[in-house]
Amino acid sequence: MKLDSRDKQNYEERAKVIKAMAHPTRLFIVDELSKGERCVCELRDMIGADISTVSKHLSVLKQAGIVEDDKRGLQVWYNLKVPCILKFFGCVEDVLRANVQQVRKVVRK
Amino acid sequence: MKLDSRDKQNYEERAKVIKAMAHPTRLFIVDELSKGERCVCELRDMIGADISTVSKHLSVLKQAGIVEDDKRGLQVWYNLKVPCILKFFGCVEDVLRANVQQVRKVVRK
DNA sequence: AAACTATTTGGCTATATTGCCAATTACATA
DNA sequence: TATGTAATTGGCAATATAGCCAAATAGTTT
Repeated sequence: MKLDSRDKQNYEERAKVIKAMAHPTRLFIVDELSKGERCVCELRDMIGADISTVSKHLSVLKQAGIVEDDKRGLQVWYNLKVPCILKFFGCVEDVLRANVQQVRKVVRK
Repeated sequence: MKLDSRDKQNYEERAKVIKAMAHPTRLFIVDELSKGERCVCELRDMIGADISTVSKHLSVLKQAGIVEDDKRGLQVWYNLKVPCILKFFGCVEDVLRANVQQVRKVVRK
């Protein structure tokens, strides 16, 4: 089956969502938000990067539709909008475990 | 909870796996391999890119531990090593559907 | 209104990714 | 051995991403 331009567009949309998850800091943010609402300054303290950096990561996740924000007073609170994204982690762990096994096998040879 | 260097390393490893999925062509490849083994030339015909480009995408997926290869004669056959990766798609579709709803809501305002 | 705080945005540099072409490698067959 | 085919690798230019600083924005408090 050949990849036509409609399929291509669909894969591009999906890739955009996955790309938003493809960064260690953003994975941490998603993990942290799974425990509950967090404001930008809380996340900045945990991550230890410039607040502008954290804000931009949050903006990437928001653009992708993974988180949503809620401004209350001076602070902006972020929430996980699509908790199913957490299922990623389970499979990613499986992949990593399989990789470790693979390395062991190669070393034994 | 502060992000220490051990956590950081863990998130980096996970991000590497997700990053390997974060490209439209590689998503297509994973989708296609979920139906069964494919050789590089088959994928090249479907994708319509230079074979070196396809080969490099496959190498990214292989490095991440998502696919495995099997050389038989002149051809190299690729297989999906971790089928759970397909679960990504369901959630990604959910995100995309939610995004469409969101756009409708905003337009209505 | 002035000063302060939380966050976002713009701009910049450094680094990573992509995709093509050309060259190389590996295997098959005449 | 010479020729051909499938795939990988190296190299390059174009583009995208990341993270910091500085500046702008939005809301709060004095």
